[in-house]
Amino acid sequence: MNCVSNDDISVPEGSPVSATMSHSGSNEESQPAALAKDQNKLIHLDPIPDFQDKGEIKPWLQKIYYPQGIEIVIERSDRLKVVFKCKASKRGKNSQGWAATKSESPVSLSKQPVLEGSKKKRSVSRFNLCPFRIRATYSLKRKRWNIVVVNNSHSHPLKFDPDSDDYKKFKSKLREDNDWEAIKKFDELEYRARSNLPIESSVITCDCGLTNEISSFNIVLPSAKPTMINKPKSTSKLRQQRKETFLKIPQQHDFLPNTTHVDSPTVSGFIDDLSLDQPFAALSTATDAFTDLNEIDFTSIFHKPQHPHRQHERHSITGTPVPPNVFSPLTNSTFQYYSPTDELLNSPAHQRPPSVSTHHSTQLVDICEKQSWDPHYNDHSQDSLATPLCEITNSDMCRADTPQRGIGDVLSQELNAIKAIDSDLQIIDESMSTQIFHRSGFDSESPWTPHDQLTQDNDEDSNDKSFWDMNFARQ
Amino acid sequence: MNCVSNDDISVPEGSPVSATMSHSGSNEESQPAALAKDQNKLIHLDPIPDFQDKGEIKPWLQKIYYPQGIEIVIERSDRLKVVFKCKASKRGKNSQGWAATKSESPVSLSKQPVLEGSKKKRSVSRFNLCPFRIRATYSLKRKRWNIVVVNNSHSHPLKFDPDSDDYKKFKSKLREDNDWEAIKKFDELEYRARSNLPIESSVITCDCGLTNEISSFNIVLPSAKPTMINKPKSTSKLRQQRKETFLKIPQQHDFLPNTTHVDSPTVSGFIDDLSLDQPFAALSTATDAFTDLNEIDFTSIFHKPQHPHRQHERHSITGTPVPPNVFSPLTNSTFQYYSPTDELLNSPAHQRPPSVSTHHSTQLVDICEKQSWDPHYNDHSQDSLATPLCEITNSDMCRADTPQRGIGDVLSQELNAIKAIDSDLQIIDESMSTQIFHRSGFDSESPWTPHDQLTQDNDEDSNDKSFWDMNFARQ
DNA sequence: TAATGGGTGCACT
DNA sequence: AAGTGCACCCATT
Ligand SMILES: [Zn+2]
Ligand SMILES: [Zn+2]
Repeated sequence: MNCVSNDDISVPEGSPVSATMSHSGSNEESQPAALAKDQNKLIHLDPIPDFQDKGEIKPWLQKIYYPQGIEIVIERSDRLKVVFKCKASKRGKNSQGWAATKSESPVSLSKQPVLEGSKKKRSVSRFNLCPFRIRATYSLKRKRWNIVVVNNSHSHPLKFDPDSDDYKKFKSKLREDNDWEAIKKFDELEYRARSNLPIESSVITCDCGLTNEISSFNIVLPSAKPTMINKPKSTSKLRQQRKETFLKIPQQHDFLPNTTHVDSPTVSGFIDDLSLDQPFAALSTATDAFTDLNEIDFTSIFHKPQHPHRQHERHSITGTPVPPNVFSPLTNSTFQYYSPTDELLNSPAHQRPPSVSTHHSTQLVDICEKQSWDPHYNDHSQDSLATPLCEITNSDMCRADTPQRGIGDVLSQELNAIKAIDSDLQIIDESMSTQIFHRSGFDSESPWTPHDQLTQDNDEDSNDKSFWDMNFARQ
Repeated sequence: MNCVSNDDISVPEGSPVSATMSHSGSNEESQPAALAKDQNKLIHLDPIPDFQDKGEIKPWLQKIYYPQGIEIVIERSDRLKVVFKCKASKRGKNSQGWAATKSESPVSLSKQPVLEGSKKKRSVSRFNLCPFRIRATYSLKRKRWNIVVVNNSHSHPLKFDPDSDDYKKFKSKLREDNDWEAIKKFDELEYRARSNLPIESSVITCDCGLTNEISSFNIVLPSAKPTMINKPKSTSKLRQQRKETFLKIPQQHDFLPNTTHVDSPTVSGFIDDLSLDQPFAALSTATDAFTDLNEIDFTSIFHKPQHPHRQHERHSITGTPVPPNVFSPLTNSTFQYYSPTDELLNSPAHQRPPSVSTHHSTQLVDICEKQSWDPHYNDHSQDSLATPLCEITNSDMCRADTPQRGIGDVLSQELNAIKAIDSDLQIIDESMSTQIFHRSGFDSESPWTPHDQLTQDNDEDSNDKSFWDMNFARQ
């Protein structure tokens, strides 16, 4: 199936993937193969600017991930790739999150008592164990940077900390770059965070034109959890919901994380550090409980698509430009597909109006916010089990319990079919990877900044039609 | 006892340290406390130049350690400290040592099979597990850099690789600095290495004036191994031997490592990474056997002391200036003492002629060379068990078997007595640390470079006699 | 404070 | 693809 051209992509049902899912939720870490199915989720993908320099990538990602409460750092880089991960939390005592964060290592290293004096050479705090990765790779062929979210799950609560040093640097860079649009957005975000206003999910548009195809995939790849599995079964149904929510979203906020809880259900996969087995296993119980409730029904995940347009800003429905963003993962599948770039833009999918997603389930939203998005979280309860972040499980983190792998193989089979249809769609066998699409041939800067410089208005003022505009912008 | 003023320091015998040693060699990793005793050794200490810049330290240490077959890298540094360790061997496939080295990780990670998919975030190759550390710390009070060898043992064979990139950089820097003396020495070393000539230990003098005191300590702190324990019991006896060997040393070679095998006997201590327990345990048997035979009788370790003098070059007894160097560790004790700087120089010890050390035991030397110093090692057998480096154990490495700690406490008690006598002598409770002495108040460059500048000819055409010319030029 | 220990961001290899 | 050299940090005493 061609993910770009087919709206009602039915890849999932009856596919090997489905079979895989059937027993994915049952065992914890005992069944590597079984759990592997639960590891991945899909995330929304963004059109990737044609970065002219490696250094442009991080700021672009930061614009996307800061609002999600994720502070990224570079794990490794070279001329051909940059791997990002969550910043290891090691808050200074002066930061407001100090009391909460400093309890991390002791909490996370529950196994330490078992092995006295155990020390790993690197990566000690549990924050550092987070499997979440974003991989940017430069294609010499395409002469473009491509970005893939390798594992869209987290072993820790997500929070936006407007006081973090890195964020301050990021913010000051925005000023340097005169990226007023982004500055406004983040000012708003900061305000909300500092005011303890819940950072509700809002529409974060994407002009990649592939949003609904991706959501189709989500449907196809249900999570192991019953809650996840039930809801979205048909693409069309999903799309319906999206549209419903779509209309109201803009009214809510201009600037918000697309997804409150990026974590996936049973998730975990990808933590391949042996030494972590024990700690994770120890926490699996609480986590599982948490995960179940924390599952975001993916029918509500993809909210607000817009017409994709080639080079620039997505505009929120409310008339305010919406920053591009990555959506949260929905299923535990492992796969990656690759943006066909220009060819893709011409696919039928682009003609159809994209569905919009937002949190339509208030219940789920609440949980999510409590979990990782409620700004209050930053102030008091973070990382404190006494003041449970998650009221349901009393767990302070949404962690991946069992490191597992293997679903990639299953998915790759499924996806190979797709590949056959659209040669530009590349499936990466690598386990648990999802991808942010990019479109090639455009020299747009960061998606947040329209390539013709933005004024500082939030409304639509992009001059040429971008992919997103053409396909999804409703107006 | 004052280590500086007393030649025949008798600190050791009958001390808690001795008691400690009694059972140190018995258990492997099961008894942390017991094994702790075997962990450390002493090393010879050098006068430390008054580094004006942090960056001067590494080259200085490289001059000392390259000849010992140790390639150091910075593990961590900041304005107040620099921690060096052995470079993790990850030979490029193009380097001659490739075939041998690439087997490292599999060999070392014997536990991996146990835990499938286990990966540590950092430090994977066994080379990276080496406990050897050199710590340079800047004292704000003294306004000087002090250098301490924290654990003078290695988990791998030592070899000098004249083809390593780092060495080449080091060498080119010597040229930049017009450090002809050092260049000559290293040219000689390279020649020997490439010619597969054994790099025999030669006299590397030290003008710190504390050399014999240190050797006294060695005597005092026998290793857990019987071979170690028996030999050196009295300082005077040791000194005798040193003098004997001293006279012949110069004749042997021009440029050589003071000690062929820096490894210590039962050694190990200091590897505090839990995940390493298994692999090490697995290898402990072979290692122990090896260690026993590989023990260098410390009566032969400290060969060639000299009269300590304040500012400059140490001159070998033969009349040639000898570069300062670090001697190999002898016992498994953990302690550190601190250079009293100027005060120390005035201690009685400085009046006595230092003893000279060299390998007087050919048997031991042979083993050592086979183990870590024979240049042939570089060419074929390195890291290959098939061509055992150590003919005795067929082990390719002298590794620390069991990570342990605790001896420091015992030793500190012992050393506190010393401290009481000489307030400048600082004992560090930290386990397994030895120290390189420094003298304060002098702006000497690297010890290898005579303070009056050398010219650049390798043969003797330097205007002023260089160390090398005076001592080793054969013609 | 000075000293000392360690985590980890990130690019080089 | 990842190990790891190195330095900018932070923590503790
Ligand atoms: Zn994370
Ligand atoms: Zn070493």
